[in-house]
Amino acid sequence: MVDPIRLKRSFFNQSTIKVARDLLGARLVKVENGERIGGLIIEAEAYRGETDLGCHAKAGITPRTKTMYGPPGHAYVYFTYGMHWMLNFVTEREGFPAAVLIRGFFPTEGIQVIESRRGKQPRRYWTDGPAKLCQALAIDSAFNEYDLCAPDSQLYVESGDPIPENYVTTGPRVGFNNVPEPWLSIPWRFEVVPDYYYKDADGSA
DNA sequence: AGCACGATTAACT
DNA sequence: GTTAATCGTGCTC
Repeated sequence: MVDPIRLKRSFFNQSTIKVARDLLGARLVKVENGERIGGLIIEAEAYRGETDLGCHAKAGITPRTKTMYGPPGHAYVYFTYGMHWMLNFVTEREGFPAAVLIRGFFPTEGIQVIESRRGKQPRRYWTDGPAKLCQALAIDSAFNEYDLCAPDSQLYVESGDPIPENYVTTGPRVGFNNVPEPWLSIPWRFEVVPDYYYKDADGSA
């Protein structure tokens, strides 16, 4: 276990697919009033370019998508289904729209805060979805375009123990309704096997 | 100005 | 397995 290092902009300025894969096992941290809240990333998806018809950037630059065209290492936060926020990290060079959707993490810090926001559900289900983890971390539009790599950033990612290849599953991105092939099935979803961190069915360990 | 739909979730049958 | 909740976004008229 090496000492954690905050991921730099150069990490996010790589192939979106590689960033999504390598974010598994990394530590997502939000600081609230000096307290660290977060955990280890267990699921992520890559969205890459205007040609990716599953990516919002298929519409080109719009008020919503302009964040993805900005520099890497910033948050892209958007609202959907009339009630849910989604957290993404902008990747690749400025001018090229791409991002990684964070779909789940295993809580390790700020458990009491997370429980106060997600405690109606069993622990196993506190942060196992993209909208759930935004609830747990109280992330909303205020964090759109937020710089994860600024020296004083209160939302960032730290390096973690890498996940061995045999504990990672890949597959199609989820939640699409009207997305054509090959984008519907392209395996740009990465997930750590369910029992890698969670030891009990209810997530208590 | 109006419309269809969504990178989801929780509560039902 | 099915469905309501709930509103910003992007597209069409």
